[in-house]
Amino acid sequence: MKSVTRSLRILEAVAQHQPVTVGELTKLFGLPKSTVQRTLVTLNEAGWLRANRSDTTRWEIGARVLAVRPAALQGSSLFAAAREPMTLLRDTLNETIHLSVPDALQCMVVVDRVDCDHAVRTYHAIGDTSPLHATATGHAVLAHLPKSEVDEFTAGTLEGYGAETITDPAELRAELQRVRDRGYAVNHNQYLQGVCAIAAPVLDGDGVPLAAVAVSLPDSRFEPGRLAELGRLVTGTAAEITARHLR
Amino acid sequence: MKSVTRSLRILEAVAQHQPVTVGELTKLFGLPKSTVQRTLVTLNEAGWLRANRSDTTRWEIGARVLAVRPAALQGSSLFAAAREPMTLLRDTLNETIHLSVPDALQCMVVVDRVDCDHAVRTYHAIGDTSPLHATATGHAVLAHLPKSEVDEFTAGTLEGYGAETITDPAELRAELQRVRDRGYAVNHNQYLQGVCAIAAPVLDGDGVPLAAVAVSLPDSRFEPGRLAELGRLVTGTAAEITARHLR
DNA sequence: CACGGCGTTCCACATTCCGGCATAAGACCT
DNA sequence: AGGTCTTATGCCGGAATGTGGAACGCCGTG
Repeated sequence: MKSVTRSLRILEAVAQHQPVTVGELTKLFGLPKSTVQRTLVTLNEAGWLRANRSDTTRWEIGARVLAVRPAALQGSSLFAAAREPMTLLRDTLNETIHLSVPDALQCMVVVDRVDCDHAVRTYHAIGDTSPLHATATGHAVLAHLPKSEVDEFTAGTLEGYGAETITDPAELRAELQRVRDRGYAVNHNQYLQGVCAIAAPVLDGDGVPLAAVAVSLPDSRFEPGRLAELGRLVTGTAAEITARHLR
Repeated sequence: MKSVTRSLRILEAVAQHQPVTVGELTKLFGLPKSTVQRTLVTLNEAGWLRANRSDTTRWEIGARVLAVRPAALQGSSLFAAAREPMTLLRDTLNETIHLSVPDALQCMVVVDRVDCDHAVRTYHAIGDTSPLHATATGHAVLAHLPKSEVDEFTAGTLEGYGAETITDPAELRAELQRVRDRGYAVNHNQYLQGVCAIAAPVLDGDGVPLAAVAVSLPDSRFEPGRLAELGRLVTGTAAEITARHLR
């Protein structure tokens, strides 16, 4: 359904660039003005957009988006299962713990967070997105997907964010094998500089990855000698969430 | 754009009934199975839905909504304009302050909240919805809409939630006139029992209501003698937000 | 005053989506 | 086990639906 897909794309673009005009969106997508215009009007009538008439008509996201809440926020089984183990892990390490889920193989989205109380700490807001190929949570998820889906993913370009980012598909596949072998993924400066993260996947009954838990901390507090210990703890937490989720 | 409108309807239905099956949705909409199925697959590919395979395929809202959510809040100029005046009002009264916007004349949606520090307090999460005809914020908005839109709204049934709910269109119109006269709306047990709220509208340059600010407090702390004072403060806060928003 | 940029509207064409039908796979009762 | 009901998924011809080029009207500018 072409028009539906495009409408949602436009909706997301409005969210990113609001308040935005028709012209800006046509340039962004390279679509005819009339098509974009019609889409905006339709989304507006449906209540998902708001027209903001000051000088020229600018479009903003409507309140409807807030009313449609993902299962993650409504106490879905996964969310509920994760809260306690995450808090426990935070108490053990006093480092920030994140729960992220894959979004249609395009990015990881942070759905929950338990903070540490250090003055210096990493910060990712709930709803923040990050690339699959350059984060620990992304690797944890990719490592447990069937080969065909990983191939499909690596078919696209792997953007680089720094010297450490893995941009070569073959190298990524090798890294994913290491992740499977030791049970957890490690990210050091692949995406955000100065941040280190260790992540393990939460799987459903069939072994399909649903999410990943990660401990993330500033470079300055990361002791390489403790990596195995951290990995064991994170893997244990992920296993506990998986177990609670299945019941 | 029929298919787009329908897709969004289905998306909203999934949000309300998740996790839901294709069959349940076809019954809900009276549409052919194949149509609903195709729509679900498309929304899934776009990342707005997730398939949850346990016994039968059940559908849930996907993580994509989380990525768009922050934009719905922070992006709007209204949000920024409201934060400080709301905090000021909370400091003055030490009661919880809410900012709500109308969603396509169907409900009010809470977009921001500043908490008081009483042990006993009212609680509405960001994203919570409530009926227009049974809340102070709803009345504040309705009172400043053109007569034609109010008529359109009252054409539907006004559901009752308790003895105090106004379910008669004529009575509602009279109440809206009182709201206009004194500048603020009052709600006492019309929707949620034991809760009292006083609200005033935020208008745009043309007098169209964009939102409403409300102070809401438990019955036990509401002193009828202070109503005029509370009303004056809430109205003042709304006026301040309106002024800041216009600049 | 003419011009250019912008948002909005119109309309004929053909692409896209609709929805009936058929198949397949479980689930549940007998 | 066998049979029946419900549910999920795939297919395909026809027609409604969405497409996008072009024209319109509005405003600020040179």
